[in-house]
Amino acid sequence: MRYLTTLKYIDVVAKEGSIRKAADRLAITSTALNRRILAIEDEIGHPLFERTPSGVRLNTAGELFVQHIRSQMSDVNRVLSQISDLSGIRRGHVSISSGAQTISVFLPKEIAEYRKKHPGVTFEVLRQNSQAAVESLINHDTDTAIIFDSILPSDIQIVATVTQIVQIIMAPDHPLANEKSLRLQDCLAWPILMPRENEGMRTLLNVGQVQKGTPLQTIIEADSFDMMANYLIHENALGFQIPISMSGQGGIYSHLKGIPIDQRDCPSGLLHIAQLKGRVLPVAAAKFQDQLVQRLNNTFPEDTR
Amino acid sequence: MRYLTTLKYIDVVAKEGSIRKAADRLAITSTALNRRILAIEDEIGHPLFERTPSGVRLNTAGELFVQHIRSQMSDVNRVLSQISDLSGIRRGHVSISSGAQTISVFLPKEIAEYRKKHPGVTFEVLRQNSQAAVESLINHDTDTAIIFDSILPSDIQIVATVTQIVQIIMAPDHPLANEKSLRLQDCLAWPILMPRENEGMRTLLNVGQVQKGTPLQTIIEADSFDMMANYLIHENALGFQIPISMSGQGGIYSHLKGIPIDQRDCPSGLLHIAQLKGRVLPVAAAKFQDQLVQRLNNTFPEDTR
DNA sequence: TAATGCGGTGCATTTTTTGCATCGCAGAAA
DNA sequence: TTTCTGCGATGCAAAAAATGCACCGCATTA
Repeated sequence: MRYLTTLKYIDVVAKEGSIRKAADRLAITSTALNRRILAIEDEIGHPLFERTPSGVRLNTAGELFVQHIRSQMSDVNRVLSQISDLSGIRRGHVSISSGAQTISVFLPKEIAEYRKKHPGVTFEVLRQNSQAAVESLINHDTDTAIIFDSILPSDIQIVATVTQIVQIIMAPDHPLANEKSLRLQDCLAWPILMPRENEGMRTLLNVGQVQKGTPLQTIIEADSFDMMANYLIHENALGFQIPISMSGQGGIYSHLKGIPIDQRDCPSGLLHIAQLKGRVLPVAAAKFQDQLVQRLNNTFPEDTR
Repeated sequence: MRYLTTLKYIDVVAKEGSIRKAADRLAITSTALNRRILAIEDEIGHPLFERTPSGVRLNTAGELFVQHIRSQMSDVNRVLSQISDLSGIRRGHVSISSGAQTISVFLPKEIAEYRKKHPGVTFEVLRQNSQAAVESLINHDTDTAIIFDSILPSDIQIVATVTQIVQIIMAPDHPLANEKSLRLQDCLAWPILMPRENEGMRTLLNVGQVQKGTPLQTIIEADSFDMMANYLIHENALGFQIPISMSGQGGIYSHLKGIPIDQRDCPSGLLHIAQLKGRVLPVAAAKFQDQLVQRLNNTFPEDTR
């Protein structure tokens, strides 16, 4: 959209932190860009950028304005996609923030299913921790997010939530593989693969470890659940995963056994579908989010609701 | 804002229903305007207007786009006023839809009080029936609305509600002036001033009249409550009003006596403060709305909450 | 102290927008 | 029926705006 170019330019300058760099990326001269910015600042009657020797930085007014710009641009896209819909073609683009837990098995299946119905829709998937996911939602970089066990700020709207009991995963011939439920102390004798970083599942596990003082023999810490899962084929170790990651057929998890941890040792986590509060999602994104919500609610029905 | 001119133009064309008329109002040639529209239609890849021999009319895509335009423009204004706020001056503009019941006494007092605190804020008050008020909110023509006893569509958000018992008003020397409460049958002997049109208070009164079959002697129907109030000085007739209209000191109502109708004869009505759902109001409008809500809740506290 | 990289500015050039005259078309009026 | 009026669209020249180039002043860095 032509009339949004100046806004787009400002957004890029804000992100680059320098007019010259932004101009470079936008394939125009820094002069032209600089003057556009001066012009709009003049029009607003208030500077948007703070000039530093090494570039520019948004001031408070700029933050407000850029926030507004991003919301406008994503709203334009929504309207345009609605208008395209009128011509009969269902086109669109869906951008998703996802944690490591769901990105590998759950999401591909859902996206494939959605694209069977609407082949014109394209997808973009970002693997992000919860904090980055929240930022992406706020910046309109992503439309919807799947976030595991985090406290979300008030400008994020939780669309759906399901409970996920942490499972201990292992090779199917593992001595523990036939138990119905496991306590942490059962794991003391085995090497442990532990998720990295202090968030999501790791936090849940820490609660158990600290409370019970159970010194697990962690042999590998990794931020890739797939890596850990593949490792379990080669050594009789134990890993952790949540049910949603195990649900798909095919892939590494179908060769592994998952057994829930006793609730006394490790609290269960909450998996959220979330979006930016007050934002109207583009048709495609809204429909896909609906599908996710329905799938979650059907796969993990809750009695306690 | 320069970059919004095209959008503004489209909005005007949509409202005028003709490019030439719109061009006239915008003080440009129809050619220029026409080409701007063709250009943006081309960019969107879909026409926004239907061409008729007598002008142009929005098609479905156009409706979507214009709706988006209006929301964008009001959002820009909000951001700009927020930015002005940063410079220390509290400026802004508040636009209000009000029914006939509250416009005359209640609103002036509230606006005056608000302007004592923020002299930079300007106001615009539209006297509208509930349907027009809802339309104004949806079109972003007004920020907030005071609506009496109407069922509101789901895209309107009710911010506050108070109950208003309809009162019978009369000159202070009227024979009925010392009653604590009146039934409709007490009024049969007196000439009646009846609010016009089928909405708000009139609907409430109709319920009573129809249910009881009480044939009131209506001598004047008017849509101005002030006119009716002033009439009561000259003839010993009876009129109707709700408490909020009587609450101010000074003015015609302080020379009149108001006595509530018995609830068995006439249901009490609901007075709503409402805004467009999901809309973030400009600072000034939001603050003024807050003041209204607080005033209502303090003046008419409800036990049944 | 020289060099580098930043945002800002004067001026010529290019691109875009505007206005004028005019066309074709479809209802309204004669 | 024909004429007339008012509508949106278009070719072309003039006006306005945006751009690119060369260059300035300034602060940080090597």
